[in-house]
Amino acid sequence: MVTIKDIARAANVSYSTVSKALNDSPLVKPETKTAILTKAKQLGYTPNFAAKHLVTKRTNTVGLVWPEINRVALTELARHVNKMMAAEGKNILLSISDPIEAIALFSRMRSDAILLFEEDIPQNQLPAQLDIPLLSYGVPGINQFPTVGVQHEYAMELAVSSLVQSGHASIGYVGMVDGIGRRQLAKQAGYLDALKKRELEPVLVDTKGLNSIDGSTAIAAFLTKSSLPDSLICSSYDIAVGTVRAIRQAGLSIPNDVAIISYDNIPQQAEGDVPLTAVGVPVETLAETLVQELLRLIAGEDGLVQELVPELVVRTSSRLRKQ
Amino acid sequence: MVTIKDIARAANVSYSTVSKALNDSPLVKPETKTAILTKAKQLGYTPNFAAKHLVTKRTNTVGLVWPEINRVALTELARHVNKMMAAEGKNILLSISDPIEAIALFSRMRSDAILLFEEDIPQNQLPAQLDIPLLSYGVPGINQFPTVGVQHEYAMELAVSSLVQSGHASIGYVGMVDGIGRRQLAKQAGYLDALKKRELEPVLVDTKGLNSIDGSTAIAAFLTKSSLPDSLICSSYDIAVGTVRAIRQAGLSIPNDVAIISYDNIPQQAEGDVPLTAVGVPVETLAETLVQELLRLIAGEDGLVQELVPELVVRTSSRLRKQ
DNA sequence: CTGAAAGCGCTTACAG
DNA sequence: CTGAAAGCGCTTACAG
Repeated sequence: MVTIKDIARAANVSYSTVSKALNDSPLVKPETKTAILTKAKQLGYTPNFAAKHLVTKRTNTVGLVWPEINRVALTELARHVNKMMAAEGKNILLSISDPIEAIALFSRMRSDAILLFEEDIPQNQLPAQLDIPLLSYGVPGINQFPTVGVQHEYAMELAVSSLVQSGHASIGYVGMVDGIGRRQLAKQAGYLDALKKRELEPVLVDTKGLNSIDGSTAIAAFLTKSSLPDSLICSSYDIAVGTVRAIRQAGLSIPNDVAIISYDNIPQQAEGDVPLTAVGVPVETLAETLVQELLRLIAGEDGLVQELVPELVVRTSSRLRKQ
Repeated sequence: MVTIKDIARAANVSYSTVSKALNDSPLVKPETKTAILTKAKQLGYTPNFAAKHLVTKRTNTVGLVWPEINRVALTELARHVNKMMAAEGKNILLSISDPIEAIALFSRMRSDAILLFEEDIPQNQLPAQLDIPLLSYGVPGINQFPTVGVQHEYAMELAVSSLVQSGHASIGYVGMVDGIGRRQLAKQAGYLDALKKRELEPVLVDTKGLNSIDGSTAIAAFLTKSSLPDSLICSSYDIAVGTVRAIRQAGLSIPNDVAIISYDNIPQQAEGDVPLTAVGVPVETLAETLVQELLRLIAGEDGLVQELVPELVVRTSSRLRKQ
C-alpha cells in the first residue's frame, strides 16, 4: 500500500510537503504541487482514511442503522438522505445488522453521527450514554435520543376528515393491528380516535405484516366473510399496493366501489394503475429535516424532538364517487 | 472521548497493560485484568477503530456497493451474506451512493474487501487496479474482477424444458427487454435460445422496469391487445408478483389459463396466493459462495470466476393443467 | 506479569 | 515555500 512517504521519496520532497500538496494547501509552490500530484497518481496512492481521521477527529461518515431494508417509503427516504448528505460531504454507511451491534460498530468507527431507522429497540438495550450523537426517526418519546417524527394521529385525522367530506360513512383501516411497530401503532390509534370523535364504527383489517402481499392477502380473506367498507385507509404504500391489487382482483372498482387513501407521501403513490390519494410528510421534507438535524447534532448543538405535519394529496383513488 | 490512557491513569497501570487487558492477553494477571475491565466499563470506554486498524492492518469490514436497495431477491441475498459474514467476525457496511464513489470510499477506509452488487458500470470507469480485493456478483466477463455468477442461460433452458414437458407450446417471457442490466440480458438471451432450439415462437412482454408494478402494468397492457401465451417465464420475483396480480385481475387462473415460472430461488416464491414454480440458484448457496470467495480473497488467494448452476423448484403455478 | 519504546499513516503548528 | 517534530490512539516486540 503506497503512503505519503513513498510519494515523498519519489518526488524528492519531505512527506509533510506531500501532505500539504495532497490537501491543496496554498503553502506549497504550484510546480511542487503538480509534481507531487502526478507522482501520487502514478503510484496509485489512496489516502488512508483511518490515519487521517485519527489526527483530524472527523470521519465525515454517518452511520445508518436500518435492519429492514424492505419498505418502499423508507428506501425512498434513505435515498434522499444519502444524496443530501453527500452534498454536505458526508458519507452514509448503512448497516443491516442487529441494531445494537450496528450502533456499537459505528461508535467504534467514530462516525460523526448515527441515524436510527428502527424504533422497536427496548429502551434498556440502547446504550445509556453514547459519545456520538444519535438521531432517531420514529415516534418521539420512545427513547432518550433526539427524534424526528410525524404527527401520525393528525395524518389519520386528515384522511378520515377527507373521506367523511366525500360522503363516506364507513371507513376501514388496513394495516398491522396491535403489532409491535410504534409507527404502526400510532397510525392505528389515530384512526380509532378520528372515528370515535365522529361516532363512526371502526373496521380493522389486520395485515399481520407490512409487505404488499400481506395487504392483498388480508383484503382477499376479509372479502370471503363480508363486504368491504366503502372506503379504506391503508397504513403504508406497500399495504396500499396490495390492497388495490386485491380489490381489483375481486372485480371491484376504485374509487367507485371503494375509495382508498394511502399513507406515505412519496411520488410512487401517483404512478400505479390507480393514482393513490396519499397522506404523510413529503419525503423531501422528511429527508431535509433529518439532514438538518444531523448536521446540527454534529456541530454540537442540542438535539430536538420534532414532529412534522403531514399533508394530504388527493388523487383518483378517493375522488368523489359519481352518485 | 476516553482512551486507554485515561483507563491506565484510573487503574494505576501503564497504558500498554491496559491494551493487553482489553485484548484479553494471557500476559496480564487476572486481578489486574478485572480491575482494568471494570474501570473501562465505568468510564464508558469505546475502542477507537481507526487507531486499532492503523496498527493491525485489518478492519474486519467488507464494503457492499449496492445503489439499488429495492429488489426482493437481492435484499434476501444481502441479508444472508450479512449474517454469514458476521459469523466470521466481519462487518458488512453498505453504501447506496454512486458505485464509483462507493468503491473509492471503501478503498480509503481500507475495507478488507468490496462486494459489488451493480454490474452496469462501464469497464473504463472501474479503477484499473485496486489495492483491496473486489468481488463482483453478476455476469462473468463484464469486468476484470473475480465474479460469482449464475448460469442464466441454463436456468432458462430448465424453465422452458419444464414447460414443454408439461405440454405448453406457447411460452412467453416477461421482463425488461433489451434493457441495460446484464443479468436481465442474459436471461432474455437464454429464453430466446431455448425457444429457437425447439423452433417455438418467442413472445416478449417488455416490463420496461424491474418493480412488481412494472410487471403488472406490462401484462395488463398486453392483454388489451391480445391474449396471453399459455405459459409465462418471469424474469424475477418482483416481476412475477406483478404478473400474477395482473393475470388474476383479468379473471384468468394460474396455472389453468396461464402457467408461470418465476426467476429467483428464494423462499418468498412459495408464500404468495399462488405458490410459484421458481428457477435459480438457491439464495443460501449464492450467499455461501459469495462469502467463501470473499474470505479466500481476503486471505490473499487468487480470485475465481464462478458460474453457479440453477435449480428448478416446481410449485402450483406450473402444475400440469387438468385436460 | 508490567512498562517503556517504536511505529502504524497521517496533519499541523512551528522553525527556518 | 519547505521540512523536522510532535502527536492522534492504539498494538506489539522487547526489557526488566
